Amino acid sequence: MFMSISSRFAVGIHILSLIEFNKDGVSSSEYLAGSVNTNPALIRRILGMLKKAGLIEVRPGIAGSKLARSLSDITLLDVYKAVDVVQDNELFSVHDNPNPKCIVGKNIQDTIIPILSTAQLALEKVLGNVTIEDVVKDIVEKEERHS
Amino acid sequence: MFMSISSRFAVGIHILSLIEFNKDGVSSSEYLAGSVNTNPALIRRILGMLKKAGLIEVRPGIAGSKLARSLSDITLLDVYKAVDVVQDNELFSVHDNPNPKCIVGKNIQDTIIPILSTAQLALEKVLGNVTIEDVVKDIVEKEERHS
DNA sequence: TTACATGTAATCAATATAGTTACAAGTTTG
DNA sequence: CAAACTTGTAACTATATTGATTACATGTAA
Repeated sequence: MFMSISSRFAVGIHILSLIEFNKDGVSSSEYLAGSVNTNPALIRRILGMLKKAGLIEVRPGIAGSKLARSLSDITLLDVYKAVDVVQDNELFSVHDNPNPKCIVGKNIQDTIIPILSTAQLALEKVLGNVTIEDVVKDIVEKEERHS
Repeated sequence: MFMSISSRFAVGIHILSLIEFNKDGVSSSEYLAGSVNTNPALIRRILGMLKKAGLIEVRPGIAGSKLARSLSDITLLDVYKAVDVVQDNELFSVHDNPNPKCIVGKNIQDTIIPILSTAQLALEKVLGNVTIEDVVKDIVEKEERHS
């Protein structure tokens, strides 16, 4: 019915959390793919994005990824920006070329773009207030509750 | 680079504002399309959604649409929901079938879905606080400033 | 040098968007 | 009534993104 924000974001969170849980082991792309349940190449693409954003350390030929920052210093907003799911100020698309001869057509973009931007920023602010540490702690809690 | 929220939303806002500005005239789909700068059939599809949501009144065969509520009683959230750009709780997609044998795979969905939902609701709250009346007033202001 | 891992390009099926054509059904007017 | 016009929709197209997958070059280590 509509196209939502790419699951690369959710997968990115999954990957970072799992690297933490497996910090004493080797988190190869194949290992991570096994938990996410997808293809190692897809995982490597996302790892590349996380690396480029400075969230993890990976090196060609060397198996495994490590977090490049402390858990509490990686927010979901960092991940969201890293995996390129949404561009700044472009979550909403606005029709272009409205008729400039019409008062509405002439002004609609300038009127709604700041509003849509505010909405997007509100969303991003929520993501900025949650860290991977919070996610990891919640997973631990849920796991304890189920056992 | 990525797929953003459909411009149906922006077009819906445009349409409702224009119906207001043209309240003494006849806002046919052709007239509205001229301002949005697109096809009348596309406009009629969106008008159908706005009608179904109770935001406007249109009748087969009779030219023109009218607002079904007062300006200050139509929020951008109403429009956003009317034109079906995003489903409840599904702005973000989450990968399915993560591996249940892994502590992260087993719990990741339950952990992040509420967070993503909170972010989506924060966005929607902003939209709920802006009415078509605000948009219309802002257009009038901008127009006066430019003349 | 063999085995294995990462990095990345290329391809594919499925699906959403925006635009468009076409036409049935309803309404008004001449 | 008939002509002209409008809405309501279905169907189709081109374009673009997603997620998955294959393939392979490059890098590392036993």
